[in-house]
Amino acid sequence: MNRSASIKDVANHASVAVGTVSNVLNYPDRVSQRTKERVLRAINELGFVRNDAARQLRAGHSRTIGLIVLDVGNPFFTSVVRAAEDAAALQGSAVLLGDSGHNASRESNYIDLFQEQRVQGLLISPVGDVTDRLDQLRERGVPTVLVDRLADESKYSSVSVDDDAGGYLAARHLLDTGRRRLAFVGGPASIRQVADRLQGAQRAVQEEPDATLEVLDSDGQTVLAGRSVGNMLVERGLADLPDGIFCANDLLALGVMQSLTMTHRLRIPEDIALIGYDDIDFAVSAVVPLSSIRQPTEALGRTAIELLAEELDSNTPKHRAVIFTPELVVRQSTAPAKGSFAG
Amino acid sequence: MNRSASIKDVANHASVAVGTVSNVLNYPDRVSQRTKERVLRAINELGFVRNDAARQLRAGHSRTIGLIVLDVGNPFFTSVVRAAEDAAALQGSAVLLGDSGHNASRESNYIDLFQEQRVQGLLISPVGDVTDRLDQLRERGVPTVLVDRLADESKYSSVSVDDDAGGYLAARHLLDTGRRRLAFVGGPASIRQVADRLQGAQRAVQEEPDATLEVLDSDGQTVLAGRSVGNMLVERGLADLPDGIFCANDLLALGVMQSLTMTHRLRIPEDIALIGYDDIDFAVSAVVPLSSIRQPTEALGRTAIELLAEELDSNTPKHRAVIFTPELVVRQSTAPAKGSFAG
DNA sequence: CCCAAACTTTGAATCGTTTCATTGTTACGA
DNA sequence: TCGTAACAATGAAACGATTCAAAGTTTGGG
Repeated sequence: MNRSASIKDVANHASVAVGTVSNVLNYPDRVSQRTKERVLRAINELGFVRNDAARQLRAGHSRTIGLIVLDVGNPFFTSVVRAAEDAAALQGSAVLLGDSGHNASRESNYIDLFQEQRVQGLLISPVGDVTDRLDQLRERGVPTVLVDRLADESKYSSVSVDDDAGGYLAARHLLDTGRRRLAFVGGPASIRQVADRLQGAQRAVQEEPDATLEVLDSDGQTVLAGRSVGNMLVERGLADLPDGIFCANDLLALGVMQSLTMTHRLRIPEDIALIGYDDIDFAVSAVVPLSSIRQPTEALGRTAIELLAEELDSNTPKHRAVIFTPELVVRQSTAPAKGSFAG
Repeated sequence: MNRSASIKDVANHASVAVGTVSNVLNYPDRVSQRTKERVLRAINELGFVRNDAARQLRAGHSRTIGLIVLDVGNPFFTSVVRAAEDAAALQGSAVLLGDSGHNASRESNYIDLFQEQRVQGLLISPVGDVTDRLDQLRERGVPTVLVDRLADESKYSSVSVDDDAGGYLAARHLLDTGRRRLAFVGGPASIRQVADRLQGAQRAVQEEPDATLEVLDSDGQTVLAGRSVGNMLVERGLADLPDGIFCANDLLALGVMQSLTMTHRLRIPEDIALIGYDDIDFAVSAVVPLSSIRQPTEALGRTAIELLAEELDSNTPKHRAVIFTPELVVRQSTAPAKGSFAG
């Protein structure tokens, strides 16, 4: 329960001034070898650890960056977080992580907390309408970078992924491997991501005169929802089946796969090709390894930190919106139908 | 880029003393209604936000708790973290989260960081041998609670889950539903959790004179590892199959399920019953919904915070080791074999 | 109208670090 | 030996909040 040693204790113990101890810690070159050794010995003997609160107070700001995500349990964000932490560590900052859980009031609490902590900047995947709060922060010199959301470049920097391009990639791949009767399976079209992926897919299909794209609405984005879409498809009649299915996420795709292969004895990829989105861990270990679209989550996290650093360095209020293109991951579930390879 | 308002600015703006502003914030009852209103108006007009570094410096400690986990991507820890955050919020503390990623040096960095932040206490799932560091922290009045690891009660409090009991539960359930030729599938026996779960299973099997338990080593704890164990089993001969399989985690179980049902056309639960461990999200949406053992992660997180609070309140160095018992979750994969229900 | 008790308000001191103008020391060429 | 440039060390001031003894004000009984 002893109060821990302060820089003053170290100074006394080493018979030097406090300023010298501070110099040993921050500008070792300004201090003579002899003195440095004496001070370091004292630090060790007393087990001195810097008090960050005092540093911060003096500096006027912390060396932390706030990061608020929608759901830490979601592998997409987990990966973004990890990349952001690593990138921040490289430039000597730590990341304070907040999980809003899609809840506007939790989000608001975290903004309050981070503001009290005087974070250098904020990365956020917003839930509610926080533009007022963010504007206010910006006025006080706390820049914000939006994550996984495209922002008005005149106001914020942002990093996001081009879902339209992802949708195009997926559909184009089905077409390239010889499929022509495509289906898109996606949750409520009101979700921007879903709508964009569909739009990209439509763009690809329009490039092939003989190709069609049917849209199947799913009830959510879960394995179970995918399974019921699969069942519905088969019950409708085998003659009427698509030969390539693109699901708006991997969980849906896994559900469709379960339904088609287990319950209905269809073969993937021979009878129907299947591709998902997100490339979750389970995609590779599905019964038939699932092709998917991988989002560059590491690049998102890293770039978000870099954009923030740019804003901190320059004093001109210049923002950038960086948009990443996702990547096609080919696995067995979309292997070419024999003899009809169009590549 | 304006320096943000300080309590002194607020005091000037409201024409009161700084102490009064502080009282408005911390002891509103001590201040008259009129003054309070004036101060609150000033706070609003200036957009004043408390500087936490200054509070902390004065208080001598922060209102944060450090939490270091082995892997935030692991749903087990994600859930523990969330529960800990909620419990901490209730008592007015925030949680600083660190992900060691099973890496001793990252772990050590986080301990350093948290020490500089003067966290009130530390919750940790240790990777390396950190007992020296933790002892040192304790001497300085920073208590530690070990998470998911049983600790010497004379030194630390801890929260953990009884894996032996979990293994017993799983095996007992297979026996109760009429199975007698059991198999245990588990990664390297050097992992404590695996060894304990096996031991519990053996205990259950010994209660039934006519039951046997065979141990199958798996190469890791993944879906793929499970699949190859499944293949191996079948190739060995159908006559020689177990009628109940207990896997040391759900991923293994899902792999075994894939192998048995897809590749070898065996029926679960009719031909073989299957139970996993951890109750991950995927267990419920497997082709055959998977029975499993659920660990009380919320209770772990909440209790860890409570134990820490106990240590902070009392000044006597009294520790407690709380051990939770996991819970059986019955799904279709272990439905009773017809006519042989032993219940 | 006075006095004491209860209630408000004040502002200097404090927490631990960094900064920086000042002072002290050393080395070396003239 | 002196002067000065380069290098080292010093310690008071500042950061912003909280605390608390002291001073100021109000209230109500006598």
